[in-house]
Amino acid sequence: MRFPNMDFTNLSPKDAIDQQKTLAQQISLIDREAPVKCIAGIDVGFEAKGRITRAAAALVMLPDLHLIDFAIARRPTSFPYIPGLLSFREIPAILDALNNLVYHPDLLLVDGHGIAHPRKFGIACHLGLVTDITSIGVGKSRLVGTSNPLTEKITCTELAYRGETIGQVIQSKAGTKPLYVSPGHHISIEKATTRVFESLKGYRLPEPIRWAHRLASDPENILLRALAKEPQLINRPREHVKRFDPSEI
DNA sequence: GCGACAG
DNA sequence: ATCTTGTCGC
Repeated sequence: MRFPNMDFTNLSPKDAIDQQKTLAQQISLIDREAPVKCIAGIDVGFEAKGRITRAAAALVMLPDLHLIDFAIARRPTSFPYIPGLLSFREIPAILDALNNLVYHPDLLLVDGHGIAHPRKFGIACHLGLVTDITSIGVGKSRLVGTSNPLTEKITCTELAYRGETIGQVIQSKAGTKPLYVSPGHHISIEKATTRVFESLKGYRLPEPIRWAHRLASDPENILLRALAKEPQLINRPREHVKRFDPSEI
């Protein structure tokens, strides 16, 4: 599948907020019946003092969560970091990365929030809507909402905002900071939490996101080159390894 | 007006 | 997010 190329260079923060308000109405929290086998982890990192945005997509297969495909993409950073407008900064590069994948994911696990957002339209919602792939937001810290403290017995609790439940706060691993799970698109809060729990493998972050995180924050392409040599990985993204050429700007 | 504020 | 070595704790 081919995902659209996007660019928010000339979009003002005000217009970005207007778009979120409009697009948020198209988000569905109804679970899709389609079976989920391939889960893609999505994350973004930065190079050259933030001038270059580097997105990574790592695809794992259930139920073993083994890596089967991956891709990265780099492009000039074209939107500032503004809390609440993260998707406009990271989505363009993410779509490039998704276009470099060999397989089509059934589900997207995004590093960042879904509806646990001021306008219920975090990056997971935006990405899910643009790709029409079921998506879940997995935040490492809180953007909005309140919740009761987690304990040894309580490993999951509601995240509330403006009188409604917008997600769940979960203890993905003992002794670590909790994770904030919220629906992106085509999934309920309950199912989203279940999906995140079944994507864990002993670490704080879900396996798909762990891989994506390592690939996105690997400026020297150490891991990338190592993976390119793995015969188990059918995908050989050699062309994806080439460094971004500044002269192409 | 004063804080809070994903990555 | 990124810049960065050692270091406190399970």
